[in-house]
This record gives sequence, C-alpha cells and structure tokens, in this order.
Amino acid sequence: MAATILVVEDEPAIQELISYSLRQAKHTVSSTKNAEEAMKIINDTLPDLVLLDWMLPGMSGADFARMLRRAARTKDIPIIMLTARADESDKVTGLESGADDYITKPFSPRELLARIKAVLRRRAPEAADDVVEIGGLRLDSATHRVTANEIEVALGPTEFRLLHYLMTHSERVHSRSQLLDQVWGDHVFVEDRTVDVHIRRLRKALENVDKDGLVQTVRGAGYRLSAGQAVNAG
Amino acid sequence: MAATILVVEDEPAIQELISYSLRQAKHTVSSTKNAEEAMKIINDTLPDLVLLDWMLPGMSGADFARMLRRAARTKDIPIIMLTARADESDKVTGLESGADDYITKPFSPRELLARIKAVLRRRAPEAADDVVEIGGLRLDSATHRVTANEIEVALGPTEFRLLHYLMTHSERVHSRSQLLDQVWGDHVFVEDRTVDVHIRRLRKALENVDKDGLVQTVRGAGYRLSAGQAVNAG
DNA sequence: AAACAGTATTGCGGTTTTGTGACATTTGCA
DNA sequence: TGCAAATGTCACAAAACCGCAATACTGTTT
Repeated sequence: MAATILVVEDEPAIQELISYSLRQAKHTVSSTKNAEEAMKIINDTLPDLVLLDWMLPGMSGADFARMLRRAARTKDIPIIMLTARADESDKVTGLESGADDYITKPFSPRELLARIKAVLRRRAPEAADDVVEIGGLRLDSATHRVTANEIEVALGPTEFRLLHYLMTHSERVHSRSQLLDQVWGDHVFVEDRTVDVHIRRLRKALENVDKDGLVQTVRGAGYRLSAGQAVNAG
Repeated sequence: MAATILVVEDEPAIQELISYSLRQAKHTVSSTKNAEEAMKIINDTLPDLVLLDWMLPGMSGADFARMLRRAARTKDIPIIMLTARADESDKVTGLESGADDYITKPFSPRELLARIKAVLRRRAPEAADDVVEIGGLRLDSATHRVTANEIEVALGPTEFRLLHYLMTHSERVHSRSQLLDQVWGDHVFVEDRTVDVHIRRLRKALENVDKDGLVQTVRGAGYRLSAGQAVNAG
C-alpha cells in the first residue's frame, strides 16, 4: 500500500503509536505537533493522506482542515480526523470542516489502518494495495513485483512507479506534465522530456517479456498504457 | 502555455528579473508596484495568473489576495505568493488567504516557471472525458481514440482535433475560417485551403472503416459532419 | 460548350515531436 | 571511502506532421 502519510498530533505517546503502526504497514511517515509546521511540510511535498488531531495547540485541527480544503494545491488531500471525544457535535464539525473520515480515540492500530486503506482506495486507486493485471502483465504492489508469464521484470523505482500509475489508470492518455505530477510529485522540478527517458527504460525492461507494446505513444498528447494493440487501420 | 500574468512586486530588481524570465517563457506580462494599481489593471483585463508579493506598500499581498477571492469576477484567478521570509506563520497566512501556491525568495526563474506551469495546469480542468458517437463513429477524448466497430482509426493531432470539433458540432456547416478559428486557434496564420488538406487526410483515415461519408462538403459554404446521407435531390 | 469558381489530390520542404544512447551527478550501501 | 544503481539532461537521429502550392476535378453559369 505504501503511502506517504503526514501525522499531526501533539500527544507524544499517541504520535509514537501511530507512527509505529503506519511504518509497520510500510507507509512513509512524517509527523509534527502543530498545524503551522504541518503546513511547512506540505508546502514542500504533498502527502497522500493527512492524519489530523482534532485538538491541537495553536490552530485547531478543524481550522487546519478547512485551510487545506481552501487552497487549490491541497484541497484534494484525504484527511482523517482523530478525536478524543465521541461527541456527536464534534463529529459534525469535523466532517463539516472537510475531513474524509473520522476516528475516535482510543482506537486500535488495526482500525486505523483499515480506515486509511479505505480512504486511500476511494481517493487514489494506485495507492491501494492491489494486484493489477493488464494485457498479460501483472504488477503486485504488495510484493513490489512485475511479472509476465511467471517471468519477473526488473524495474528501477521510478519505472515501477510509472508503470504502476499507468496500470492503475490505463487506457487513458496522460501528458508528460500529468505524469510528472502524479509519478514524480507536484513540487519536483524536472524537465518534461525526462518522462520520455523513463518511458524508454520501462519499455526496454518490458521488451524482455514481450510486453513493450503495452506502452503506447500518443503523438501530441502523451502516453497511454493499453491492452488493446494499436491497430493501424491503414 | 503562453499565459497573461500580472506581477505585483515593489522591488524593482526582482520585478525586472521576474518579468524578464516570464517574457522569455513567452508569457505576456503586466506589472505594478502595489495592490491599488493592480486592481485597476485587473478591472481592465483579467490575467490568467497573478504573482503577488507578500510585502507590499499599502494594502498587503495577503489582503489583496483575499479581496480577489471575494469578488466573483476574480475569485478563480490563480495566485502565487512571493515572500522573502521563510517564516511558517507567513506561509500559513499566505495559503489561508487563498493563494494557490507559495514561493520563497530567493528562487530561481526555473522554479518560478515550474510552479506557474503547475498552477496553470491544475486550474485548467483536463479536457472532460467526453465520448462522442455519431453514425457509428466513436471518439473518446480521454483515451484519445477514434473507433468504428472496434477498429481503431489512426489520426494525427490536427485531424483528431478537427474530427473532435466536427463531432461535437455536427449537423452544422462550418466555413473554413470558422474551422481555422476553432480547431487551429484564434489568430493563426494559415491558408484557408489548408483545411481542405486536413479534411482530405481525415476522410482518407476514415475510409479504412468506411466512415468517410460522414464528412460532407457543402459547396460554397464549408464542411459538415452528419450521420444522415448526403442526399442527391435529383 | 466554354469560362468560371469552388473543391480534391498529391508531392515536397521544413518543422516539431519522439526515440535513444551517452554522460555527469547523486544516492545508498558495502 | 569506493562502488554500483538510479536519475535527470543533453545532443543527435528518426519519425510524424504541417502547410503550401501546383495540378486535376466538378458542378454552375452564361
């Protein structure tokens, strides 16, 4: 599943527990105690999900959530609120402020992970822990393996992410910029043409199992991964 | 990418640098030193994006941003804040005031351009996934594919755009100049006759799936895409 | 039927977009 | 510290695409 998760929680014990659980589940975790610092982190790189304590020193969790929802860049980040109170009115305010889900302390790591998975699945198909199979090519994000006819394909990290994204969003054309946003991250400054090079590396790796035809170029538009062979009526 | 960008920055040196970089990148730049004047310019013509210094004489950048967000006419203009301080509290206020992104001085022209690009891209809703189908011909803009009876038709970028336009405005005659405006772009210096050539290429590609009859010539008027037969009243 | 005006076709030079291999750095790790 | 894998850029080659103009058609008008 491997997502990047930002935890904003001021109680050290809970912070610790959460971070540990998340890391166990192979997530990448960054954490802070307050909204201000969280903003700084987010400004640098966008996480896949934010775990947000309801009660925070300084700016409250609800306000922070609202703020994230307001800014264009952050408005689509999934947010899960953590709260100590099982008070109904909090729940309402929490969801109203734009949270995707809500979890009441005390909670089990198991429950937390389940909710995270659910939210991620809803928001970003490629972050969920799945096995994708298209055109005889199989990618298992849990074991981090790509195979075709039982033969394993060796891929570098970037090529893996690229293929993963393409497979979870197949049949659709993605421009180079879109791929950069989605695969590299939105605040990474890399040339558009770099995508070409990685597409090339990906294709080269797929040649070994005769699946390089899946990655198609759409001139003037970008790239597409498709099981349907590019039929040239002509 | 060529966008119209308004730069609001009071330091002449930085102003200069920014304007130069933006012009290099083919953007149209207008600039002022303060919010009041910026407002005047915006009243006149709406820019595609505003680069806004955080510290301004008179009305502050944050206040100006909030103001832009409040007015209906300007509330969707993307805003990127410029700030000298890497102070988190600024960051918070900056984003809270509704900026789309945030960049800290000193920054490289390269980074600035990248962020502008990212913001503009985020704003422009990627061409909606529309699927048009007429007379057995199917065009899917998300996958960038044209098919008839499951057979794919290979088209170049221009032919694709041309067909897309005709399909989304079918049963209507379009003069060559209209097509040039709509498909090629507003003021592109291209001969009317060139349309003929692309119509020809389009028809040729459609011949392979026996759909070339859809593209009809209306003598003295232009072209039309229609599912109905070209009737010979005789 | 001849002159005309509008349209179809085609070949071609020049551009733009992609593909590819090489190279310099960076990163992680032994 | 030194090595190997991974990455981003570049420069050049290859391919696809564009627009134009010259030429061949077609239907209209006189």
